[in-house]
Amino acid sequence: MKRYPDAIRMLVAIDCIIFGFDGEKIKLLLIKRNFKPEKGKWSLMGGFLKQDEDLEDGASRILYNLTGLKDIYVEQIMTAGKIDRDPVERTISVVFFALINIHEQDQEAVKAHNAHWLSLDKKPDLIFDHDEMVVKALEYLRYKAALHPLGFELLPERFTIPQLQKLYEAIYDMKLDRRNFSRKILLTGLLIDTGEKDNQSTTKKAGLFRLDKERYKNKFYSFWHFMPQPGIK
Amino acid sequence: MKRYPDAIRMLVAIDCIIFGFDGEKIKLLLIKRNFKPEKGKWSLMGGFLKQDEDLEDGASRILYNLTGLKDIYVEQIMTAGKIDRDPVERTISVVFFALINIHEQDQEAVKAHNAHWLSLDKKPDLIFDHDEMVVKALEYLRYKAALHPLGFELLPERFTIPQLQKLYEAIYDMKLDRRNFSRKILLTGLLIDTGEKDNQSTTKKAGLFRLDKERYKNKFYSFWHFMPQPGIK
DNA sequence: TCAAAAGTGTTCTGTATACACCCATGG
DNA sequence: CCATGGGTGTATACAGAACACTTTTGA
Repeated sequence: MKRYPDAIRMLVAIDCIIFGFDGEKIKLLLIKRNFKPEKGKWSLMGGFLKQDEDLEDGASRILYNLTGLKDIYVEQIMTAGKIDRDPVERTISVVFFALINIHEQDQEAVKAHNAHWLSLDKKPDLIFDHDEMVVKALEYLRYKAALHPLGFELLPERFTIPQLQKLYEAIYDMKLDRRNFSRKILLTGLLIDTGEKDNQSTTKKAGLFRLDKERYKNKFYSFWHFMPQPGIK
Repeated sequence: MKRYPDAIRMLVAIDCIIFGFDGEKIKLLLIKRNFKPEKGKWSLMGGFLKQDEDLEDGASRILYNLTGLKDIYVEQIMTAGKIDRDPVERTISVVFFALINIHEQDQEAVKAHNAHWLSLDKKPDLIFDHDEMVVKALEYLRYKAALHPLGFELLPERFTIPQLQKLYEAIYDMKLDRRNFSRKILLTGLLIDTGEKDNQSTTKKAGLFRLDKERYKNKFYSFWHFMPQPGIK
């Protein structure tokens, strides 16, 4: 193999910010490290890129090992490259953003990695520059969810409109008007009424909907103006 | 220095997509390579990340070497990591997106690198995965310019509203209504009327404006709804 | 029968769009 | 004096926001 003689080689890590939704709050899947370095502290789930794998495949591998899930919504959001970000050795980290349905995870696998779902307001300090990554990821989630219908990735296959509303309220940490939300979301044409009712609730049962996956793909890039944008002058 | 024993080290490259605007079309600054590998072919400007520099500093270094400019608008947009993307050796490439005022560049430096400004429709095929990077960068430019006022980075300090309109028309490859454009852009409050007139034009002279830099910073994230979005249902 | 949550409708207002008219300049 | 391009104004339609009333359910 020919080589570039003068250039420096370094480690390439992959770190994953994994968002979930428990019906009330946005949660992060974090690792309580029982390995070195920084044993005992909290971090994102990560690993090193292998010689024979693409970046996206590396992220999928890491997510699969942790959650037992394939076909997760994953997106690359940034690459961190500060000189001393990993004190052990110069390491570039490619950061991925994943949305998973919190109820579909493989409990065993998650437990085996000593991983825990923590809500954002209870997030402990993380190692290295992982806190910055979480901030970026949250910004990104808000930015993207306002323009594209990716919230569905966090919900079960069948869900009610009030559930969906709670999700958006959690993402943006704001209250939304029930009636306007419902009208807007139905007007997108992305929801299919299953005709069934939610039997969890103790009062009036809300209708269960599912995502129209074909339309979802086609409309993914035409979801603009979804969130209200109060106070923008 | 302690080390992670099992992980693989690899090269980290930086590639820059450099956009400019000549008053009519969006242009790309590309290199006709007079060095190996792929000598004689076209590529993006790039280089390897050094042991003692941050990613952003690396990008700035590369851009400075090529254009003689500092304080350019630069943003990291993606990281390419396909196994065989560089046939010489496994290399990760962090891609940066730069907007420069085409008239402020250091002509000498550009010439010395055998770099040329080519408009998008005349772009030759580029080496490796650089074509994909350009596609991503253009998507990103369109995405971002619709939401944030970054077009100004491509114009001289003082510019006319018709110039600015031509810029947006070039970015989105569409015609805009003169009157609505002018009203909208003035309503943002980002433009300051210098009182001067453009003396380039042969007919009625357009007023010269400059950017209100303070407001620009504050309003950077509240520029939503700027571009018309025809046909979105 | 009552409280809590879900479903539906209406009004108002602001903003985007389409379009018409007038003004300045140089050939 | 006229063609070209720049500047300003107005009517209309549509979408978002605010808000009221009715229905369903289980306790």
